[in-house]
Amino acid sequence: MPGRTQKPVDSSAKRILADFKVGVDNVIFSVDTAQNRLMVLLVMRHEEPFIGHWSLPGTLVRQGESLEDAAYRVLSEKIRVENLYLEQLYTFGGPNRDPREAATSYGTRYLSVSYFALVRYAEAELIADGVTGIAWYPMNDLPKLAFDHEQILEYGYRRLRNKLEYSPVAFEVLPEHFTLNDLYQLYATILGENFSDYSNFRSRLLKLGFLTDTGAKVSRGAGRPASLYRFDAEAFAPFKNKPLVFI
Amino acid sequence: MPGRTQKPVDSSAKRILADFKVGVDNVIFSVDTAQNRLMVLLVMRHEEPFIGHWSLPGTLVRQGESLEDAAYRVLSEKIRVENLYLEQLYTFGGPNRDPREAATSYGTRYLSVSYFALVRYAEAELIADGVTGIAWYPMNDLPKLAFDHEQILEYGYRRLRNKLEYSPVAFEVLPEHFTLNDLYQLYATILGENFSDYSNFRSRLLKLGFLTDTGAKVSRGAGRPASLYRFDAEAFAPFKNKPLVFI
DNA sequence: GCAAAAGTGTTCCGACTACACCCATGC
DNA sequence: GCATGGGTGTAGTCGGAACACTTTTGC
Repeated sequence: MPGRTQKPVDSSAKRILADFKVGVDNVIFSVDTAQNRLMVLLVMRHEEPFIGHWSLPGTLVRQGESLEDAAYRVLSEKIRVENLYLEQLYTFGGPNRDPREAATSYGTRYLSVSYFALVRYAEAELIADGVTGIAWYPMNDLPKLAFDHEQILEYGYRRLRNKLEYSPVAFEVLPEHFTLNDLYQLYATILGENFSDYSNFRSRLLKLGFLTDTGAKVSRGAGRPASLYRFDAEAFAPFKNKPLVFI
Repeated sequence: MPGRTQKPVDSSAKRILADFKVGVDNVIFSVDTAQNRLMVLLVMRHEEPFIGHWSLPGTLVRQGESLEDAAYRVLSEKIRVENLYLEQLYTFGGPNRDPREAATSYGTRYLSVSYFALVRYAEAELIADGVTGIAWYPMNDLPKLAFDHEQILEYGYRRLRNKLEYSPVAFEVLPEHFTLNDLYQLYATILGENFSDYSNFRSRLLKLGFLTDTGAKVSRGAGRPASLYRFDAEAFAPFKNKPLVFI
């Protein structure tokens, strides 16, 4: 989104307002903790345009429905999840981004408001309705997508990484109690292996004081059992809006 | 934009799609360097709804016009500027945010895509068309605004401060050649007086190496003349996407 | 000379890096 | 015991904060 200098304006131009339908497209991320892979939810299109292509799950906004409600509706039609994080991403609205416009030249425009979500992989039960193809794809092995969805996904991925660095989204997606290693793995799979040394990550986070040791331990195979921690939202409050708390 | 848990879905509900008109509202900032004040451009409304109220300059999107084009059009109708920075902010689209909807219940919805701009105050010549009231208001002394424009403005203000910290927007708005004090004042008026010590700000930025001394000096009243610097976009390249370069 | 503004240097201290090392468990 | 993963400690280094100091101008 660079700056640019001003365009001349043709003030005598057509002044007819465009009519819009508004769509909502969701970039839904999840982390497969078993295999340490970042996943994104895709659905197979069964209608024109782009029939047979994978796309981001989306819908058109209905009467009386807010944008955010529409975003939640798409989610709840595709997966059953308890915990999630959702926020608006960006609005793509140039003419001719949707082939349905071309058919009816200067008819209805299709505008897409994209949302970005992060859900718990283990809990996210896909709703297979028998007809719709729907699947988690690992971010490093994606199919071709419909419309401009590759661009939207790229945008969402960037946002995810940023969010992770300076806001506590991770805890929306971790279970209530988690080990510091769980937290570390989550960061590592999203940001890449070499974002930080494990023991430094540990001490930095513990020093901040918004992770409380529950006292409980959990043993995973061999090795010393790990302490289970809990995110303390109140203790985190002073860090809101402070940049780069987590990295 | 916090996370929340899922809503139940009434799948038998009305499935009629909403029809939209799409508006673009601009949050246009500028810095009055003479008085060190952050300014925002407002226009007086001469039509219902909210007649007689100040509002952000906006327009409805026309046929064949992209969102960004519409944003540029609003700008160019209100001010004549050479240099500016523009980027999309957020899309507000709940039902009932515009009183025009209520009149025609379940008729056309009004959705607002907001854009955020930063322009040079000295060069920004307001286009007084004799009818429309249009004025720069200092951010610390604002009138009541129409619609949900206070919310949009607040959002834009937050984005401005963030942008300033990790991207070189400042140089889009400074003249080609500027003193380090000019740069410092710009940061100080937007971020608040106590964001950094002047001499530390100096040495930090100079060490980064993307400000080149042009050799020319400029004298402003008493005191030692200041060197004029130039922003070197190429030398800045490695810092792109690196957070917190400027603070 | 003196005030004012620009520009340089120095000291202190906290934070981050990169490790080495100790601890508790399964087998 | 020993491999495995959890957890603690430390020496070195870098960079920012605070502030003293020098330089160059106008008057």
